[in-house]
Amino acid sequence: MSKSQINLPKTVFSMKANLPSREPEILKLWNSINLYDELRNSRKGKEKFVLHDGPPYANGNIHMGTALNKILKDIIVKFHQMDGKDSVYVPGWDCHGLPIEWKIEEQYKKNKKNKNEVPIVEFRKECRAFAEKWIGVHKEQFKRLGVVGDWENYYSTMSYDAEAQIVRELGKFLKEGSLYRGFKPVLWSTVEKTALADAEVEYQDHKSDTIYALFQVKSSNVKELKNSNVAIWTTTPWTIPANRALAYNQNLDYMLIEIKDEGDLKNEKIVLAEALLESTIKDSAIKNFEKLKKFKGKDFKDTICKHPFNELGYDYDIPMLEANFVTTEQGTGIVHCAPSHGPDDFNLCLNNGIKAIETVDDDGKYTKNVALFEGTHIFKANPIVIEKLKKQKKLLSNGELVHSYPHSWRSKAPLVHRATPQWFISMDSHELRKKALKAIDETNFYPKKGKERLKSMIETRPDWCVSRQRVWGVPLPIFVNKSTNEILVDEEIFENIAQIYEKEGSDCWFSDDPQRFLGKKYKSDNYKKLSDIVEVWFDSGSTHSFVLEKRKDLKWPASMYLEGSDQHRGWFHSSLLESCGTRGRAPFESILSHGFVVDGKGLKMSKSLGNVIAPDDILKKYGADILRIWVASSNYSEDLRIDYSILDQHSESYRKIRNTFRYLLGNLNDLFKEIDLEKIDLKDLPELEQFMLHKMYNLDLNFNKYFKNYDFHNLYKELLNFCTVDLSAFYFDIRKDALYCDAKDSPRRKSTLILLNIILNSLMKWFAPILSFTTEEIYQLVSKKNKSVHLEKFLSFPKKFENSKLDEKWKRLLQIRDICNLSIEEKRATKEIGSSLEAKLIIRLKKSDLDIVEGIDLSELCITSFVEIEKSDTDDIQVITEKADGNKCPVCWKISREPCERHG
RNA sequence: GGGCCGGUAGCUCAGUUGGUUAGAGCACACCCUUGAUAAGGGUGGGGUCGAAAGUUCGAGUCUUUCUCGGCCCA
Repeated sequence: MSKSQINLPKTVFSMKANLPSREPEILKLWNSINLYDELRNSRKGKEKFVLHDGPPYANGNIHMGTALNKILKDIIVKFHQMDGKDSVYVPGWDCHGLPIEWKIEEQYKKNKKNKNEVPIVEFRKECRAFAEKWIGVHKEQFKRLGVVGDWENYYSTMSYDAEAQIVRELGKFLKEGSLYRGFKPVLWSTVEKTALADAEVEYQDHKSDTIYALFQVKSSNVKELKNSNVAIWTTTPWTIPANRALAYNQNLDYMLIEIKDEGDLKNEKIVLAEALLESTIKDSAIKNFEKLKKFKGKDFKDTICKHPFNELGYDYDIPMLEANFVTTEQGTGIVHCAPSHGPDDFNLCLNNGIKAIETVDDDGKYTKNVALFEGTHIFKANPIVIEKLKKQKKLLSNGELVHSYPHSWRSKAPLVHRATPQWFISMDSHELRKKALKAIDETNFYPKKGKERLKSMIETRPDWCVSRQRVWGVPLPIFVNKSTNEILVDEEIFENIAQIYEKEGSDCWFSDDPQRFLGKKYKSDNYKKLSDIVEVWFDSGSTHSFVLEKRKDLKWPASMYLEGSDQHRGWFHSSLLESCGTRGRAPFESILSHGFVVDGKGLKMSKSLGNVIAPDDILKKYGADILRIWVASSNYSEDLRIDYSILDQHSESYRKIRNTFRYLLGNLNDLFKEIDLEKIDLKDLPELEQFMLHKMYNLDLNFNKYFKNYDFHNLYKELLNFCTVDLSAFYFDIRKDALYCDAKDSPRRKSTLILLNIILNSLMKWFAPILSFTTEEIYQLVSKKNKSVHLEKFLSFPKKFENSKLDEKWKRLLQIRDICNLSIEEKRATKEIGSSLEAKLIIRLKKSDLDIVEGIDLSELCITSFVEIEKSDTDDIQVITEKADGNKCPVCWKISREPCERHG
């Protein structure tokens, strides 16, 4: 009779999640109902939230960082959608650039094809196809993570309309006059024959030749310096032929010494910083010398030297110039300056009227501007320079040094600074820097520290070099007048080019008659067409113009840009500059930046450490919802740790959450009923239910607070604690008796069911942005209202649920309950009782507590068979546990001397 | 090498303007339950708050140095 009388939970919602196989089924569902379109339709005309996607590079499989980024975006987009907004997400890809060019060149090498024999247009077509292929791969990988977006209408920087708009954007800078032609040293790879973007440079140890070289003083205000030798130290001897100046620091102390050792340099006088005397003497193995005079750096003013190769035809003056970048860290305290081969050198010389010239060609060979060295490769020049210095008696010593040095990230070849004609956007000529700094101030940053980070970068960055000597990109739409050397600035022409690109893309720039772009207004014979392409950061920095502005479903500026913290120098940075230059403000209202994914110990993932986890591994073993929990529960403002033990922990939490839902569904027998919260009359509910509603009201407040601050790890913790502490260990445990053993129509049981419905409904929605798959599984089981849980809105809890008086009362009741548990545990330890229903409690309370307990069934609260309340004279709560005597009701298992009041 | 950020129980995280014995959940141990059952409940152990020095009546919180890690730059 007993089993048939009770209402045991029954549900088809399985305890085992089986996410790796279940999730793909849910993806099919979303696909079949056109979830993205449904989402848009459901919020037509509502306030828009636009998270503008920072385009990943269409190259290679996604890694944990990409997965983190996309999931975080998806969580935020879904939160806003469920908050009632039209929360639009259009994914995009960055397609142009060197890495893809390299991939294609690699393929050529494999097939023994020579890149130079392939027409540019054909080469570019292969790059395009390569990018397209990876967009396809990425798309599927991102969808598998549960990311919902407009996958059918994604954007890419290589689409024709994007290429056209990039031309228009450049036109704006050209028209304004802030895009100018400069001649600057850039980091150059002689292997790839190109200037490299910052992101393409790697620092590795490199063994360099070092020399201490001597520059004879020709004239000086310090008479003792006349005919002495200024000593310099450099790790790039090959730049000596390009030397045009020497730099000193006016605040340093310098020393004039005379060498007494036998040899070429006997009796030569040498000048160097006092602080570096010892190290120089040691490096140069000078045994005997005499200190002649000490003086200040500022005394160098107007000193003129001779080039060490003066006798070989380098007979120009080498002035000594003041520079604060000179330190006593290494060398001699005097720096040799080759304006064509170093940014500091370049700027110093420029300010002193010395222009950089082309000293080295694309291949790394000296040009005709460098006497004695023309045609020699710079990487083979060091021994020649050293030998010549020695012959001229201008070499103090030479050696080798292993130090950190820039290399190409692709070819791993060492890079050099080389002055080349490049195109720049000025930071200051039209107040771009000022505008950008103002825009930063007007932007919300999550976390706040991002603001300072971006600001300090903008404050100090040099002009933006936007030209690249490559082929896979948008061509710089520039014509230069052959006779006047003037840049052609004509909006009509830019628009003409843009319209051509819109129809057929930018390949034609390389293949078609230039006259086509110039139209009838100008004659192509008079103009030189540039063959440079635009650097890719300009491409992605312009996405706001061809995505946010152009698409009717979006808005400009975006509500949010969200990327890894490295993008303060990347996309955040370039987008800010592009937009401030063309539109005077940032293309975003807020920026959210997240840290990097590191391993369980906090170390970065690398193949050599063997600590790399691929998203696909996690999907196969755990499923996307576990990965999404990892994202939500981690504090993204710092680095995010991940390893299998961490994921195991999160799977445990997932099981707890899943079982919470299973309890709800089981007791509702999978029959969910939407409760109108406004219509609930609290007086009809037991206090326990009222207390739970109060708790949920507060939880909802916190939930909203955390969500508005994008504070997901606290939000998730709050939800998880609600499941474990408030539901599983408290409410569910207590109400099992009513649910199982009350008559089906008992008011208490009916009240409980109301609560279960409300809890299920809220939990499902609260968790939906995070547990996108699991909540959908539940929604499909219980609700027929919408096609998907993601089309739902968060519940709104009526203020009447708040009841701080009740809260206070029940907090005290919980304290009493805790003490009861302690007492029960004592008896359990002595084996006097097992289940708490075997216990009878005698609780002694002070007067105020007696009032609190009035009308409360403490045996229900403590899940015991009987409770006796006595008045206590002391303040503390005393509980005595005894074994309940009587008979055990076969239905509800309560022990009583009387027949069971419910089950006879 | 420089700049910025960070280091609180095994894990993920809280710790308000410096103020009692530093908290939560998970994990772990033990016990109970066998009507949420590859579930559920109870109790408990666990931290010299990265290290050292300093300021203070008092420091996880402030200062300095060091160390480890991450990002950016050179």
